[in-house]
Amino acid sequence: MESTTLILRALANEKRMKIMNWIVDPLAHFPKQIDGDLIDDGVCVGHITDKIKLKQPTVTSHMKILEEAGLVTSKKIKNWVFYKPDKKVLSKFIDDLSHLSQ
Amino acid sequence: MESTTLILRALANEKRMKIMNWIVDPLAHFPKQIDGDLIDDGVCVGHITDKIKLKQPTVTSHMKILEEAGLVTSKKIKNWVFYKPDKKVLSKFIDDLSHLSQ
DNA sequence: AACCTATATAGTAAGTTATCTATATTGATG
DNA sequence: CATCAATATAGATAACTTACTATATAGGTT
Repeated sequence: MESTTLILRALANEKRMKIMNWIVDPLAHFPKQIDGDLIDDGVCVGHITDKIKLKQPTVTSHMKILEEAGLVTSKKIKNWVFYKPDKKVLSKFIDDLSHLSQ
Repeated sequence: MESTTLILRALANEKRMKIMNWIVDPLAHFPKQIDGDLIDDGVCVGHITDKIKLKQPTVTSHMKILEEAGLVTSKKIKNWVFYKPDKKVLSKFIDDLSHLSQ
């Protein structure tokens, strides 16, 4: 599938969009973490699960969809997995879309 | 549903994205029409159907999804229906998205 | 009025998505 | 090494999406 379409499908879900909005500004939306820096490493699945009020496997599945679209990257530290946005992918995506309005 | 999500869902389909890309630059993608100006009135369902190679009811359904998302407006002339993009909605949408990459 | 043409609607089948529960895995720690 | 905590995987199900065919409707045109 085309990369823009993959991203659009990933974002075309209110729960995933919420998560993206949260993790692009993690300091504003999540508590400080003991392991894993909110900015440098990202936000752990547990915190996202608490905030979005879905079950953990459901969140894991949403995060995989965001990751497969390239919107986030993940890093494992101990037994946490931290997700953070890939701003480069995001800005290219928005750039690609913008021809529609010109 | 939130308006951004409605738009994302409408665009998260390769066929509809193709159609949008075509109708934002109709002169480049469609033949001149006898009734209905490509720019002022939009592109008729028949021309889109020919180009996308889907059946007419399928195209009508895709166009309704784009219209319900606010991405296009429609105008009936005789027994044609012409669709053209709503550039204002498109640019607001892109604007709303862009905070993700900042 | 009958007919033709463009689009709309109805109904359906196949595929995909979103969510859950139950369980497995992985890695740290007492 | 047994246990606990965090995440992953499997499997089920309900809802939604995409496409089709068949048919209806609406408006010109002969």
